[in-house]
Amino acid sequence: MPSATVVFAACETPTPEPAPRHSPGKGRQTHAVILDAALGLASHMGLEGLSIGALAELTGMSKSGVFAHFGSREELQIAVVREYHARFEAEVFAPAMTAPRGLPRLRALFERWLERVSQEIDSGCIYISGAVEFDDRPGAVRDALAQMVRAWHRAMERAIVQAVEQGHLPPDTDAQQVLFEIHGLVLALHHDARFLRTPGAVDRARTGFERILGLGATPRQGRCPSRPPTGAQEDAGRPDVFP
Amino acid sequence: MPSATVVFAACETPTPEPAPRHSPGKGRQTHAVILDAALGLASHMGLEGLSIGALAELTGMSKSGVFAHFGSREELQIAVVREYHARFEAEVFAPAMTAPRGLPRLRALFERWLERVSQEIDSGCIYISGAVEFDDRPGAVRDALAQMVRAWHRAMERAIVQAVEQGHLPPDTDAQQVLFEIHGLVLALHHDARFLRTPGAVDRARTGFERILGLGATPRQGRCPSRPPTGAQEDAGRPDVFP
DNA sequence: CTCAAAATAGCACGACCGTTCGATCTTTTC
DNA sequence: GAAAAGATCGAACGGTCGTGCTATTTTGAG
Repeated sequence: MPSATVVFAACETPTPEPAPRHSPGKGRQTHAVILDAALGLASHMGLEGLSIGALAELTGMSKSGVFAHFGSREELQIAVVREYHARFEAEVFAPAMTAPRGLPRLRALFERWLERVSQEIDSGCIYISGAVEFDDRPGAVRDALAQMVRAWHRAMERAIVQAVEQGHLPPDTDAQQVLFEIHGLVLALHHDARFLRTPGAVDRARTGFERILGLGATPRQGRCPSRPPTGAQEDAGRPDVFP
Repeated sequence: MPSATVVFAACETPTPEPAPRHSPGKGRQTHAVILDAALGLASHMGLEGLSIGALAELTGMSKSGVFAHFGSREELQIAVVREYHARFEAEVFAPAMTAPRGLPRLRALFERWLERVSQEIDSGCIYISGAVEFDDRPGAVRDALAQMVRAWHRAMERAIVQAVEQGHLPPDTDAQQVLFEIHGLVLALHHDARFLRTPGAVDRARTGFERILGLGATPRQGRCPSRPPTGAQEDAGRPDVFP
């Protein structure tokens, strides 16, 4: 049974499971438990780092018990991707859709996206880590991943177009270009916050967002106000070195 | 012997190898051969996908023969990171430094960065894939990686500051914010070009770059004055679905 | 309660992994 | 050319991996 917002998930497989026959309660239940653990594990170790053994130990089951729920490791990975997609829809897409069309909704989508990516708890966006892991590895996992990332991008682009239609953005706006740059902000945030552990990355992303929309509260303000505009001032003492 | 531009590499280890004693020619040579193969392999499979067995088969050596050149797998990974750093310096940083300070140099740095990331041949930026692989995995590899990424970011930020000093950018420019957004463009390019295989991503990055610098060839200028003009205009025909 | 069906455990297999160790070959030095 | 030092190999170990196979337990319907 699809969620209230039928919108996001269920892309190609109309009914992956052949419809709950009889009333096999227990099966689905542990299936969900395993999937939940798998999602947490994949968030930390990546989809490639997902191992059935670790999953078994984490859920207190036997390896074969876990394995039986998914025909193969690949199908487990795909199930994780789909589950992540569903949660992404429920926690990012769906709530933002309650905001009025146009800029408010676009802003809501972006803001929730930021939270999703920057939250350290249960960490790691699988869309992002998966894209890096599978950009050179063709297969079903990559296909599923790409399909859902594309779906999300389409949703964002739609919100941008609607903002143009509502007159909130200039009519000559290139929606795909805006999407590209906004996506870049999220990726940079993911990088700086998770890898470099730089503080303040979320605000950087927000600032960039406002500037992209042209509502820029002066993109770069403050900070080093009076840099001696004296053309001289050769900082010759500092060589152009890298490290 | 460091390269002509001593600038980039050799950050913490003044002399990792205890200086070439005597004249151990052969060792260094195959060491370089292995490292070269390892770099290619890591570019495709990631640093975690780097295996000594695959490396041995690729170089026609025995596993233990390969292993002997690096005390452990971790040191092999670190050596790969360092080698990538050296090449990055030689192919991105050093050539761009010949451009005059300010905007020309910043542009050269960015342009070469783009080429480095978007080239499909010998693929994959290890800085980017490594950041995702090791953002949750503390250790020496992560430290080495972070150190060199930070060095590169410092170099970029320095170029931005110089562009401000030269008067090529407004004096109130927030260099770190500009760096953040430019980095985002590169990450988005890497994502779209390598994972989604979207054409035209390089041009998107270039367009974004010009706009960030405020010299925008105006993808969308205009400034949206009118907020919600007409609340109506329900395009109800197209539902707000995700897939 | 009975009994079929579903769910799970236990075990073993083959493959690959990083690593160790001792034996061989090659290079360098004297 | 002999000897020392360095480079490479081959085989093996303990480990984890995904995946089958066969029992055994648990579940749910009648």
